[in-house]
Amino acid sequence: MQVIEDLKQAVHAAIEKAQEAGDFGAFAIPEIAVERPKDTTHGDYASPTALRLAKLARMKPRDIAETIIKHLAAPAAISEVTLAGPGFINFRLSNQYLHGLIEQMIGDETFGRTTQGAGKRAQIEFVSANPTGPITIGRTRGGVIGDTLARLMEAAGYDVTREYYYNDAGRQIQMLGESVQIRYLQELGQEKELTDDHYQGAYIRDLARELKAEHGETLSDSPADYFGDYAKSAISSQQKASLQRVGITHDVYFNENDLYSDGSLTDTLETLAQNGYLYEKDGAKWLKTTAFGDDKDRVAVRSSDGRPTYRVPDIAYHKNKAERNFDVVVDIFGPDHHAVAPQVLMGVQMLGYDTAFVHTLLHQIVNLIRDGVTVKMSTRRGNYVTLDELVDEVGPDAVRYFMIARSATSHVNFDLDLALAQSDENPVFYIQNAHVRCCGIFRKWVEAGLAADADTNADLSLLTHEKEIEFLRKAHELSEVIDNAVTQYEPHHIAFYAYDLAADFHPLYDACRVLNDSVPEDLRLARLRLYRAAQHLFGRVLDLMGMTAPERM
RNA sequence: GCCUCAGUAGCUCAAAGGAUAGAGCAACGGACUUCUAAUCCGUAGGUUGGGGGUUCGAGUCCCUCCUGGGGUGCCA
Repeated sequence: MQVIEDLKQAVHAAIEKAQEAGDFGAFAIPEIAVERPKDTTHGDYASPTALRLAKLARMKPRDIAETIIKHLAAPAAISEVTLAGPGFINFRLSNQYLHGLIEQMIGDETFGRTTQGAGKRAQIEFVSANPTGPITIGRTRGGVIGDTLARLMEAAGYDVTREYYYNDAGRQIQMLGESVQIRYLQELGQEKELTDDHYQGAYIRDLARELKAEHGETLSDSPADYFGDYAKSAISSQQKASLQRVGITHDVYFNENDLYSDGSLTDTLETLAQNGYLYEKDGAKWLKTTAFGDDKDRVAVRSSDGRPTYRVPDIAYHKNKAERNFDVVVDIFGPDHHAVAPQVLMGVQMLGYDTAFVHTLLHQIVNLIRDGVTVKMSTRRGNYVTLDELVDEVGPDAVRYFMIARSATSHVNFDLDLALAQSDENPVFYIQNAHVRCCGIFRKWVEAGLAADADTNADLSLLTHEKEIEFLRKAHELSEVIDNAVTQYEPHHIAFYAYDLAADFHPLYDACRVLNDSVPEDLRLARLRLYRAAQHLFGRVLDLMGMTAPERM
């Protein structure tokens, strides 16, 4: 990102100089744009500034560009400045700059890190499943998106808190307890049936069997609460274990019940009332969300049992987030939350807080495809595929990759056959194989009895092959990919980058051999250094995606 | 009805308001006594769902219509 900033300043300065020299008239210089051209033959960077200045300067874009170039003092990293097309100024990175990246990749485990989040604290809330069943693939997607974003934000300098909001009380746990109790009694041969409100999944029966195995028939008179307590703690630890399998962990587990016990909930309701956003109607208390653009007001406290709806603790929770003074809060929700999320933020505004620090990232659903057909799922009937089953079938790396390899706004079609395929169809292997190939070179090198560190002082200026330079260009992009992904809350960019990087690596591997007699010794050592850098870079990028970097396939 | 996401090559998907809309797969044609070919090279494939608008420039922004997913609870 530094190069872009340098270029912006250089162009700005060139325009100022042109104005001083009388080549341009007097006008306020607008913000300078520097971007990556889609077509890399145009260069590493391009500025369309001349096109945008046409009106202000009252000149033809190409003439403007020519004038800017005349006065331009290009940054050190740039070796070539050209005028092209309707008035683009194109820039190319120097080989010397690119060669300098090699030692950075090897020596710096945080290669590609940026500074946009330096000194800032971010909180990301994701997964947040209640302890009533296994982690589903929908939650998994949110989990992977959240964890990957967390890794990217850390790379961008943020101090990140990964947070999980859960609720192990209330009606749902009551139903959970009853479900296990009924299954337990069934195991003992009693005539009991679940109702539609109960949890139907096979895991309920598993828990009942565990209890029977451990306690025999001694629990037959135990209350549903006993079964509920047992089930929620068992399920909760299963959930954590499942998430851990794909590298997802949380720093903070925020229990919704604390909001009840510490008085936050009553405080919240009182403040809402004081501020005039709470009113009674039909025996319930209503939240005046229409004052913030909602199409109807929402119930805050039920008439039936006098208990708050989920909105109130959600609002209290977000007030709590506000009070913890994060610079950025990201909420990652599935599509079922799209209507709820704005209502919660309205509630927080009713309490007098600015909610600009909250970014809601809504992701779309995951469809599982097997044999080319969508697998039908229903959470209610317990007929769904869990994270554990998915990991068992395709492995953690494929789960991570396919969950993050789509923009969050797109549906994911998770193709089980593709994820399992050990062929060129499968991008997971394509990316990891780049790392494997680097490892292979060093393994062979050492096996041949050669010094493992022979590449330490290699003459990197010998790396002038087109493929070598292209790979280094792509390596240089990492920091920009990180910054973009974080700025736009779009972690999928790292997955596409990983693929592109591999797509620049494999041709390099083909064209630029190391352990081949025809390669001169000094070039061999330089390439060895390059592959060492590549190995580090793939390790780094795979880590940013929470994937492993295997040494062998 | 309202809200929301999407619609781009046969398929799965990319694309900071920039240049000739890109990848992969599938199809077709080539390349292995290999630093493991889980790879590489090449060919072909498009009116970015339709129609308007904004501007130097639109897949991208605005309006409108069509199609599909999801949500529309005093469940979370």
